[in-house]
Amino acid sequence: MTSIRPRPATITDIARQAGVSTATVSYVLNDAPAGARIPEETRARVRAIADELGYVPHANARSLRTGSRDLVLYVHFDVVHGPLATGFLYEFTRALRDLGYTLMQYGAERHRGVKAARSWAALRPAAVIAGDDRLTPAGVALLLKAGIRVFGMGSDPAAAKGTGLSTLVMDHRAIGLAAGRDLLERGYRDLAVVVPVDPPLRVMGEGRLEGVREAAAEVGASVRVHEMAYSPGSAAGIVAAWGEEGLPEGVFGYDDEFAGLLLGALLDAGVDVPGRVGLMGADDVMLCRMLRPTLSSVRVESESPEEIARRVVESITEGTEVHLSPWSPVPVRRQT
Amino acid sequence: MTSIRPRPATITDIARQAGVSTATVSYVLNDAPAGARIPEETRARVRAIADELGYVPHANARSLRTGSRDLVLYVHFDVVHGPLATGFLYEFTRALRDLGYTLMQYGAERHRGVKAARSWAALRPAAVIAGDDRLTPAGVALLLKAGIRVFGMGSDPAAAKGTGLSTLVMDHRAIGLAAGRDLLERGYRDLAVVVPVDPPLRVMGEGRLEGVREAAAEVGASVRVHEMAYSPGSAAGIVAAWGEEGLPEGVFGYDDEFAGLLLGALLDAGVDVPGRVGLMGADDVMLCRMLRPTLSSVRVESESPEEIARRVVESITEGTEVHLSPWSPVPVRRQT
DNA sequence: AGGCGTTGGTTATGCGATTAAGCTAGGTTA
DNA sequence: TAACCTAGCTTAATCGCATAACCAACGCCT
Repeated sequence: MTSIRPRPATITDIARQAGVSTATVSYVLNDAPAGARIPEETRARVRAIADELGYVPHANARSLRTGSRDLVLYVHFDVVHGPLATGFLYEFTRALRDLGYTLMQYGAERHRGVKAARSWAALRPAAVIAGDDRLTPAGVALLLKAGIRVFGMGSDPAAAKGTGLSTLVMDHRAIGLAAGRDLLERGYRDLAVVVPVDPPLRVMGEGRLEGVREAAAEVGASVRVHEMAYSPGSAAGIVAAWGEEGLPEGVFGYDDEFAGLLLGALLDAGVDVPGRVGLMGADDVMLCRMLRPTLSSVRVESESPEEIARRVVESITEGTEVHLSPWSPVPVRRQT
Repeated sequence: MTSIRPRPATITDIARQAGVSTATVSYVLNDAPAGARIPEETRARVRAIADELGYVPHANARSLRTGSRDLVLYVHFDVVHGPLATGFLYEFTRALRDLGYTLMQYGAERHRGVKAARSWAALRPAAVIAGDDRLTPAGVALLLKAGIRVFGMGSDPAAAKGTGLSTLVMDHRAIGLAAGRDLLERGYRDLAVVVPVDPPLRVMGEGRLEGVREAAAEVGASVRVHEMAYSPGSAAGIVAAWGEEGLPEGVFGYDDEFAGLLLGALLDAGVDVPGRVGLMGADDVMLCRMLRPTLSSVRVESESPEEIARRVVESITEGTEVHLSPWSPVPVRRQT
């Protein structure tokens, strides 16, 4: 238990011990073609020493020398991810890795705009994927100027077109549309939609609302809107309001969790679900299958993460702007 | 829309444009004390050019030169995190940042043991925090040899003591103990405990089971054990088995999600919960408050993330082994 | 004997930054 | 007038690694 802090071994250490130059060590350890002219005997000796010292190449030093960038930075929303997003992220990480890139997640950034952009740019990633709540035009410009591709999650692809900002978004309007149509098919004409108050979620909620409105317009149904916080109390408040103004026939609860809270509040109020009120969530997480009565949902299926990774990498290598929206909504009816 | 891939500006670029040496630029941009001898006029010129070029220092180059390491690597379990873990991670990230460290999350590592350790070590982090399912003694040894502190999540602190491996664990035995005692206080003497089959979860499940057994032994109650997958079908299977062998009085469902699935299956089978069977989860996530009937739970409260960050940093700077178990269980009874 | 090819390496350079140690021109002091 | 400051820089080394270019020694051929 020596108290001297160990320093990682370097090729210089290996070279010294093996009695060769650092160049030779580098050639051997990288199986470099030029190193074909190093006899097996020397190679073995170098490798043995590297092994003994526990040598691991210094990724930063290497990429500084070669100028290569293989880091993709994923900056978390300031919102706790659902299992859907987390699962996608895992597979996406794997897919990127197979293409030679390393995806790192960076959470809870305190800054936004130029300040945040500077802290990301310091890491010299090949690309940054961040929520649009973290991005400002000036921040995006800074990153692009440094040759870093930027993907906005939640940014409007139409608005981004031509600015250099790429997008990787979920089409919330389409989700709302699918949910709305499903409720309308069940015969409901008096709909209610919940929109989260929490800022990062609100934007998505408004997109989903827009989709429901579009569906309702097709058949001339009405849509009420309620703001809701992610808490049982807020759900109870909305149900209480419905007590005053009359219950809606069909409710789209933004996602499964908000819908789940509404379900609890409805049951507490003695409302028959789905007999009196049909309730629909979105994301189709395991949660839906726990609730009794069950919850209908809109499952969001994503294109293969491999395909998305491929297109992101293409954008990096070509330096081009791409707009990806790899999720498509599939209604899952569990209520009759 | 030039198609030339832009390269980030360097201090050399700035120096050239400002007509000074790179040393001067470095002094100016770092407000170095030795740079006190650079007149405001020159400083302003350098800063203006840096700004115009969108200069951002190259973190890797800097840390290569200074030898400093400020990266803390958090390697995800191969399991989707619950909101509890995610929320903790956010605050922990912030706290570490305030202490000058950057926490990066790295997910879906395909390797384990030495192979994984090598890929982490290449990044020259100050510390690695990883699930014990990713760590082997050889891998830990490699990291320690490179001066990288290693924190095992889930590793047994008693076994780790003296090996150099630090631990950051949840005391699952204590959670089981709290759950068991709560159920026993309600008068139940015939208990059932669910253990997840999924390998990373199984270990935690067994720890929780041990705690329940300890509580049961105190009063001479019986404990049945059931393996369960995270699926409605598996839950239904267990409830069906109870149909054969008789219902238990109290059930500890490992966590809220497994307990939620069990609740659904019990209701489907027409079992009165909590009248006939008392059910308890753990983690006290929002889910508990959606379910009807409600679920009792064991909330796991963590010490302030700031305090944990402080102790992790202390371990890094001192090079010492620490054992942290900053979560304590608090039963939350929602069933009567 | 001189030229050539091959083997088995070495030397030198640079990636972007930091930083200790100089160096020069002008002014001040003895 | 020589010695000494001081301001305002610059030079050069270095971190760990990759890689193009070079070179010494040897054997072989002509």
